[in-house]
Amino acid sequence: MNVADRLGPEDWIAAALDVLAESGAAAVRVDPLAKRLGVTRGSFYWHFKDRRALLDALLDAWRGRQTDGVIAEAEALSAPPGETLRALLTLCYQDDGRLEKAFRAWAATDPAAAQLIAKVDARRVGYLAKLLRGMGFEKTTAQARARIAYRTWLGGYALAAAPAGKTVARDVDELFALLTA
Amino acid sequence: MNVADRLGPEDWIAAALDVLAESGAAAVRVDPLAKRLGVTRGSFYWHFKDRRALLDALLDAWRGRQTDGVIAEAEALSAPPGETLRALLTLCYQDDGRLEKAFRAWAATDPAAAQLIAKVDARRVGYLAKLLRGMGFEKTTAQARARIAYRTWLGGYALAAAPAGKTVARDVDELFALLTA
DNA sequence: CAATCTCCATACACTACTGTATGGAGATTG
DNA sequence: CAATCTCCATACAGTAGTGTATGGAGATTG
Repeated sequence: MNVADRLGPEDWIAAALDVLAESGAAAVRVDPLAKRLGVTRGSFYWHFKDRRALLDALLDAWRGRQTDGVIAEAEALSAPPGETLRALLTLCYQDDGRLEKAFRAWAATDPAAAQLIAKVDARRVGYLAKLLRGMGFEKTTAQARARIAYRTWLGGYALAAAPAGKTVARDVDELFALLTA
Repeated sequence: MNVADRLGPEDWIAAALDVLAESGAAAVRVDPLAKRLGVTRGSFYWHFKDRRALLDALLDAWRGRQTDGVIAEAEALSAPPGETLRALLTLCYQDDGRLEKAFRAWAATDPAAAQLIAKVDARRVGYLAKLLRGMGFEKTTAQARARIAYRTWLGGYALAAAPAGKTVARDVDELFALLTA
């Protein structure tokens, strides 16, 4: 076997993230992944201690993406809070959220996933509240509206049937109007 | 064995719903359920064709609860739309939503569950929109706000860390104010 | 009280994984 | 070019479940 064809942990993680998005965390199994990658489990247990180590690596990978993710992108605009919020909303509602959805479904039964997601939630709600405060809202009002905005976004992923593009645009407008009223 | 100790399908469904709420659909397995109920799998395969039949029965049970559920309770008030909406919100946010959460996590990977939940969603959003229209909002506005309200509620269950009671009350107030503005 | 019916236990065959132990091919280094 | 190191294959043992086939105990009915 050519050395270029050899696998690293990243390859396993990438494949596992695909499976996670498609079929959920329960489907992230060593044997099927090995077949998918065209190798045997011998490879896997060289790179990872066990299946749980892979799952933890998935959480870590997601944590990384969240750290330099949408918030950084919005901050890079260095626009006034109102515009930043508007841009942030449209950005967020563009993502198909398959991974986000899969991670949250996973967190419903996995404590480690739940713990990570709780941190991510707090960080994102905090940023929303900061924006709203920058727009002149009182602290408690800003926080309440930030939670509402965040939950509205999340709720979209909880829906079984993903809304169509036009409906989404309509709702983003309405939501922005309500939040900044 | 006394005949009173014998099990019916309902007993299996009830136990399965417990497990579903606690540990997710993946944990709803025949063998562990049998041990939990103090019988063997022989009992299960008498009442159900296979595991999938039990899962479908769970969906049906949930459909039943949703049909004569919160909406009926709110309608029984026969109050003006505004009051009904207010009561409906506080009612909904009281439920701990463990089952709701479990079903949605399940729907992320199970098409049958997703299909059922999509119907339930449509029905509930429709009722919200009806209330808002009764309050004098235009059709499109009412629908957009209904979707926002519903998604906000759902988003709460997507959160890994369930919010505390006081925060919830604060958010319900704020949400109601925003929706009826 | 015999026949039947309901419900469950037992035993079996099977599937789909997890994790370990070992050896070996191919690249890399001294 | 020998020694070593990386990565993977193979083989094995074990676990946790699914579904089936069969028989039997207890209640129910005629």
